[in-house]
Amino acid sequence: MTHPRPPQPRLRADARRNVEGIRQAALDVFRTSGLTTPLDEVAKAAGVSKGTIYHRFGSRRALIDAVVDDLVAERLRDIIEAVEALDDPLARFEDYLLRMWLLQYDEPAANDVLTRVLPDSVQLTTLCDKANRFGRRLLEEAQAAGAIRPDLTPADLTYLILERGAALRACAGQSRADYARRLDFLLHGLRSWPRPA
Amino acid sequence: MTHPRPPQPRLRADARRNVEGIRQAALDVFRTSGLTTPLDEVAKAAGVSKGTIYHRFGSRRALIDAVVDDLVAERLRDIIEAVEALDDPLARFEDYLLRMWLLQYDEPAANDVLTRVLPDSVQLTTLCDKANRFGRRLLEEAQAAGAIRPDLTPADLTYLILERGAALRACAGQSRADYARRLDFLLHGLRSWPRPA
DNA sequence: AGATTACTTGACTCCATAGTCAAGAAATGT
DNA sequence: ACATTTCTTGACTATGGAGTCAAGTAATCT
Repeated sequence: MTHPRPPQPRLRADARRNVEGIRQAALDVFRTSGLTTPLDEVAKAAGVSKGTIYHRFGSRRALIDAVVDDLVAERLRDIIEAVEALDDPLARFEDYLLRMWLLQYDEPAANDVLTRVLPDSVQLTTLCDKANRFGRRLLEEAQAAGAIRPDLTPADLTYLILERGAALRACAGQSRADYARRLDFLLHGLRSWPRPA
Repeated sequence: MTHPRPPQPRLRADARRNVEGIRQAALDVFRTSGLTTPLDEVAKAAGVSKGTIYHRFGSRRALIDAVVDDLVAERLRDIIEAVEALDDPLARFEDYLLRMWLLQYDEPAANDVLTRVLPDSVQLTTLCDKANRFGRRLLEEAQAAGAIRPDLTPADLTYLILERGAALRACAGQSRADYARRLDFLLHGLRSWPRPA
């Protein structure tokens, strides 16, 4: 509850160093272990005490907000960009889902964001909404083209992502290849009915 | 670490009453809230102190073992029986999966058992293995009949159950109807390729 | 260099849950 | 009805993580 950083015109040198160090440490630690990692580990990685994190950032949530963009936003942008480059509505929709699901596998932190395993924050909500809206558009288009089952709803799409996150957290050990193979089953189930691969 | 009950020839009257009361309370509490509910709640429901539970049963795991059969075994037997009554291999396989998935929705405790969210115990392991073996048999038969994708492995089948458990725990609010509708997507994805409903 | 102010620290509180145990309560045997 | 034995209790310890704060340390200003 000290200074969440807006009023101070300039931090002292050591404080500036620490803010940066903590950000980097948080990036590292969260990237590899997800957003639920205890702050003590971030502190240790930054060579700083837990108290310092709280003084510099104010709360766990604020620290997450400070790194979530670097952690996830770019990945989402990449996905959107890659998908936009495709033409076929079915390919666009399936590629989108597949890339999201693989992102969830590859980056525990991204998974935590997409599945909201954490105190809500404006940043996070904005990110999720953005991805959601994009996905819904793709869904509509694929359905309009008759490629995806018409009874698949936008809410179902959200669930497909949420569930994957929970599934991943629960079944940790699976290889990426197995994981991807299983995703294929899921995609098949969403296609409009008789249609060659 | 007192007496896990085998040596004593006969408990005192109040102890016998309590054992039964605790079992009933555990059944109730676990049934509605899953096997991860704190033992204090079972104690409260039984009108007994937590210490008594430990004295009578020895550990959390032992208490679970003492009720898991009543909690789950019969449901599994029902499923197996209902499925055995069917003829078509595809119908058998899909009915089995669907019933398992709905059991997971209907009974949090059964879900906890099937997904092993708890200290391993012989009882539990036995139950899971039994269901697993049955499912694998159905899978083989459905694949032999050409009704289910040949690249679906027994391990995949296990994952389908495990994942559903995690998904359920994570996405609590969904209605049974929505849940069932989504299961249909999953089933579709497992079918051998061009085949009418 | 000394005074001032900003910053850091780690020991502390708080919460929730598993599991334990000495002391008191209650059933049983005679 | 009392001695004996069994049982119950609730306060206690332990664990692990979030968040706080008084006291000590170090940058900065003059």
